[in-house]
Amino acid sequence: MAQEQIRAALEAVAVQLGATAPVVVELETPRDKGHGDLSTNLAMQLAKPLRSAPRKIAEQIVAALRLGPDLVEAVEIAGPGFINFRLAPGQLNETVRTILAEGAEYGRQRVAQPLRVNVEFVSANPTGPLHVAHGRGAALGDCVASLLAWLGHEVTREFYVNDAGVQINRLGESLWARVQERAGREAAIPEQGYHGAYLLELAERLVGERGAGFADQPAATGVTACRDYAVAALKAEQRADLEAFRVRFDVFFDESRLYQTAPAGSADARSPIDRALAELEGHGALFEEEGALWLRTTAHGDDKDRVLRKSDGTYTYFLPDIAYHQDKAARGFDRSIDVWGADHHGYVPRMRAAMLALGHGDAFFAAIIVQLVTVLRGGEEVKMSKRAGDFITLRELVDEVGVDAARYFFLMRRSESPFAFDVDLATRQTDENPVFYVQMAHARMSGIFRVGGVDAGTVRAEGADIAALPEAMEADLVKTLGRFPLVVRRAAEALEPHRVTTYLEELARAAHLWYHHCHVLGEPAPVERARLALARATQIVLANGLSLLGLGAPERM
RNA sequence: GCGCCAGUAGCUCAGCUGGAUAGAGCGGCAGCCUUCUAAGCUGCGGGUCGGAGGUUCGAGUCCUCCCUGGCGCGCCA
Repeated sequence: MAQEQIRAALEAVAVQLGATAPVVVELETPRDKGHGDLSTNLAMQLAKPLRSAPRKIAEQIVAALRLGPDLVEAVEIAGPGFINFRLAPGQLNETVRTILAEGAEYGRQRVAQPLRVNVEFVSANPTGPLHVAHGRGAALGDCVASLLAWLGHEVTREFYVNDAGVQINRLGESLWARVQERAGREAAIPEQGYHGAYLLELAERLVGERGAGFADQPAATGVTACRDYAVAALKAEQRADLEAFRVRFDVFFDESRLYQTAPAGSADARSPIDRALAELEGHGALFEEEGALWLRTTAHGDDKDRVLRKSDGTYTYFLPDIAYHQDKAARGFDRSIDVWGADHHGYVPRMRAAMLALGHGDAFFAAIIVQLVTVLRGGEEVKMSKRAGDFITLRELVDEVGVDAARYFFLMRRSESPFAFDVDLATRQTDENPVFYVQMAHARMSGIFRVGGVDAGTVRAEGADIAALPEAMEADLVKTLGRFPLVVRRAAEALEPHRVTTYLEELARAAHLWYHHCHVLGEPAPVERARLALARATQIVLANGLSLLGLGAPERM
């Protein structure tokens, strides 16, 4: 790629001028087309270390640069010391040739050091159906995982199941209460229990399967049976909903595993919890006070130290969480990226502190915080209350707007921004709806091949002179296409899928513009040939971008 | 009271990890269909980047303080 060649040349010249060896050359595409195709602020960066004026350094750099005329057409110094490069027209052909040659692989790359990355997301308690906020986390986690995979990292999608603890018992008690109600007895849903209508349905099913006598057993065994039944049923339902949302997990990790010891004869029979405690002890991170066992998280930036084992001898939820992350490290992951809801953001500092206390590097743990989702229908916010079991489920949303629109909408905003999901907009089949706008651009490219009777897969760049095409917007389109790999890389590094949707909308705009002004079929042979190649390249990049987001690329709409 | 996130055009939001004259969509106004999808395209208006200081060649972006909104601050999960 032209960019890498220029970067390498600049690095060499910088060292030659006396810059200390590892020079990081920033090369960006300027906003203003008048500033060329690529631009670097290198001279300004070197002004201080070299104790010289930026423009003077820029002149020295330009004088020493040796770039072939087939690569760069012009080099200019501008403003306070920018060096602007205008690429040779032949580079347009090079870009299209690369896209057509790589096809569905275009945009995928191979980082120098691939890592094993665990992306943990959704991780909803099996105490109810998934709701819209889970959908946002699901789309986001899935796409972050895809982005990292596109860079060449080895990615595992993981769902942590809180199948132990107080909430699960309350679920069992809640279902048992519904079963009792059904049998005509007085029964109350426990304090902080689950009131949703879905437990009524579960009670119906449970009694149907086990017989009317089920309600007559002692409460102790009844609650246990209800608990196991509800957890199994809700887990299955959640997985089915995710599957319908095109999210597939590699691993469902049960919290209960953390309490289990290894089979006799294992090298280390301790449970993950006990092992984590021992490791924290080994790092000198624990202390006892007032009968409780504490982790000194303040040593790593937390506000206050945190209790791991209460004075009554039971563990806080924090310890299994630490053990879980330690288990990820033990399974060989270099990074753990956790997608959490906004209501958990307060736990980020303590988890980071725990990981640092265990000797992990700063890069091991990262949390992506997903802000709240509200739903707009008819311009009005739909009221939701999780406590009352009154909320819009992911399933309902997907049924209403479709998988493509739901995924796209969840991905198109930065995760830290609160998001109002406008279901009317998502179902609208007009240009106001960005997902239709982008998919339509792909359908239009496909339409050219369909109408022309051309098999898109057979289009080749060889002999197609894109650089000779008459309209300026054609070169702009190619340059936009050429930015795709960089967009993927930046989005992956920042863990921000919305950069891809923003880019796709920009690309779609360029594609619609071009489609409208530049006719393909029936043009003079050289023009038709070049434009078929350009349409094919555009179709490929749109399809790759949509596929990265987990969306379909329709041939017609 | 403390912490985290947000505050950019009438509305919804981008802004490439500090770059050049802050962008897009929608809405508003004015245009464009014998041509591969008008589900589209073109043009015009529209801004004290919440406020005040600071850092430097250069700040929407980094630091400090303040204002507004959301979320969170337990030996609960």
